[in-house]
Amino acid sequence: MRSRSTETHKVPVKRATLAEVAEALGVGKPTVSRALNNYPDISEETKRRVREMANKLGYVGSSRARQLQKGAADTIGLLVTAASEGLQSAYQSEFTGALAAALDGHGLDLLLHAVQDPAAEIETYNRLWQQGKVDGFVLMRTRIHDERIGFLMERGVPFVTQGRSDLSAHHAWIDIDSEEAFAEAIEFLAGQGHRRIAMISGDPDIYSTTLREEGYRSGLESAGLPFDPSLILPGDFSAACGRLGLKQLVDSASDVTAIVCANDATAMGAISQAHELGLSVPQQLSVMGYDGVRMAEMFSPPLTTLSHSAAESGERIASMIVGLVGGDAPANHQILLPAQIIERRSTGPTAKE
Amino acid sequence: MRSRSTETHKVPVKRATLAEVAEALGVGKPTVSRALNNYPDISEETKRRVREMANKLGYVGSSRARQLQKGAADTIGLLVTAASEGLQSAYQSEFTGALAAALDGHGLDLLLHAVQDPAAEIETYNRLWQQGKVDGFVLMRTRIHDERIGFLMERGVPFVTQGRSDLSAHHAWIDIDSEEAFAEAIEFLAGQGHRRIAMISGDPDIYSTTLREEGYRSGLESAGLPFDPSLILPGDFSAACGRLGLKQLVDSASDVTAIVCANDATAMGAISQAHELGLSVPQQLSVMGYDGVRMAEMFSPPLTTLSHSAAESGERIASMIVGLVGGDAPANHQILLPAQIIERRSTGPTAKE
DNA sequence: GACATATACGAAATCGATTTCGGTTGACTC
DNA sequence: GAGTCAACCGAAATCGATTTCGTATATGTC
Repeated sequence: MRSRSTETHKVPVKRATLAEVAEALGVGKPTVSRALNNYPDISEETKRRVREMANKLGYVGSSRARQLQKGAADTIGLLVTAASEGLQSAYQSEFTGALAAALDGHGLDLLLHAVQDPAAEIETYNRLWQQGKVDGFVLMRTRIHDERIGFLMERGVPFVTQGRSDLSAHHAWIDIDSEEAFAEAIEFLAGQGHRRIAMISGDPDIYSTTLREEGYRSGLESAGLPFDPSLILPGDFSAACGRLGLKQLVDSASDVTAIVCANDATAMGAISQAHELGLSVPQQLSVMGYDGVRMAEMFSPPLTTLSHSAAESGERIASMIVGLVGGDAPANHQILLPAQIIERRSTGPTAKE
Repeated sequence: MRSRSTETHKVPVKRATLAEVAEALGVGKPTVSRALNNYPDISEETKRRVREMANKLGYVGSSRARQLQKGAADTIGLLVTAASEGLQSAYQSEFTGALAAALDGHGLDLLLHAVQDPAAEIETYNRLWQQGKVDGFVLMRTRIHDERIGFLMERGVPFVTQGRSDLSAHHAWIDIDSEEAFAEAIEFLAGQGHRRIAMISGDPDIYSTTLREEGYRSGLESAGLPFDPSLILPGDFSAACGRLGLKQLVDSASDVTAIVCANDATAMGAISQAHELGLSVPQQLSVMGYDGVRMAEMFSPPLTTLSHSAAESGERIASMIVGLVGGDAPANHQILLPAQIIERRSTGPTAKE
């Protein structure tokens, strides 16, 4: 039981309603509504008066009522899985912030939902949609076979994915050309004289992971270097797997002089482990990341990475989702963005021992 | 005019309505509504039938209609300023994720809004509230004189701040006892033999910054060390200011052997700079952070920091906001949580040169 | 001056769930 | 057998904005 506190903390500031504005002006509700929405069949003079009064009364239409009538929520949903990193990941959170900002530009809000139980994920998408709390979704970390995609497509729910999938021909997506990026990374390292280049990969379920490995392979080829499957270590985009991967590489006494990592977090983990093992970066080992998160620049050594702009992805996705909600065909909204090498100090020619 | 694409991408999956469930069952709408909401004046048998049919029809009530009638949005707003870090900050994003997860546990959703123009911040709070899109707010990064607080208090809007303010006696807040934490940090460092300990502080507008400096000072006192104002360098919670601060410290040829930073990002920046200047951490310089973000563990060297749980803060805030929306007095919801030292490898006894 | 045509606005219906206020039905009492 | 009291359920009002449909003045036409 909570005790009514002595202080009056709940001032009943009733929000002004459209009906009140109408009455104050002596006109009908439809007039106010149409005036505020700038309909052509309302005289300029009336519009002016309505706007004035609305302003004076501090009227801000109830989005609840509007949504009910119009059938739109002006909100986009974004689900993060609490378990697997979620907003823990630097890139994911940079992207989320950028997305929220971009959506704002289109008058949309972002509904962020953290799903605890992975099993309830689909259920949550369904609920949010059925309830009408969102007009569409943005999906992060697309998996190769992503049940979310099929589910949403079946129901005709607007959505755009960050990353492709096996169904990407039929839905809207934005993606970074990570295949090309990794190929370039390898060529870059090869150009610095590295002959044995390992890769600490990402979560194998994620579509992009296969692309990155593909890029690694074709980069090796262009550089005329042999492909050694044992040099691709499994990972999951975490810093922890970076540490582990590096340990394995060292333990196996391989002659690797450079490592490309599936993302910046993994690269940081690898470098951290390298330092602990007494390896200096980049003198004895070059390490490269992917994503270009802010923190990469502040790492020690500052991380060479394949950078792409979270802000741009956010902007693009915002425009896309607006189009989709408006009825556009998903297939018309597919964008592949490039990543570029930002050379900092975690890579360099190997100083032969 | 957009052209109707050839493929039918928009299956008109109409969401089932309460009226449909009622009709399918041959009962009235109120019966369905009350059955689903488990009112006592509906027979068990009827409830069962209703639930069954609702399930069969895949009925999920429209939250729009429900909200309009009940006057609640079941949503909490969180605004981040795109300009000043926002979700860029590791701690902020960890906290945001935790908050979203915790709110979910209470059946609430999180509306994330990125405000671009700081001048429009208050306006956004107002709009979100007036529109009825949210039932309350969570404020991050509380400033000493925070106009948001006054604004929301005046209107009786439920909110809880993460961090205290000059009005914190009258609103709900949760905070980390950073004063105590910094005092302990100093004593910890002093215990390792450090005599000259600097601090790279945070944004001076933030309330917590003054507390941290206060703690630094009192820690010095307990350790019997003199307080030298020139050893407190200004900052803004960024890694960049960590770099800058360290540079200044070195340039001024001070005999500082340890530095406490306002947060982990600043500490990482400082260490990164130290490395560049050829200073080894912790052999020549000990650096300590604050917040205990995940990445701190993966930094090189792994960061000694004052850790507190974003998850716990999130949980607590979620409970608080639920209480407030339910009508609790804000003054009954004020919690101070402790931080604890996590000793890793960025600190240690100085190796005298 | 009668008739068509805009122009500007309003009454009432609508969105979908909840609430209010009764109305049935059946059991139970005396 | 009339009266009382629960237990259950439904018609209609409600939340606040938008839309539909129509009407009342101007304006223009011949």
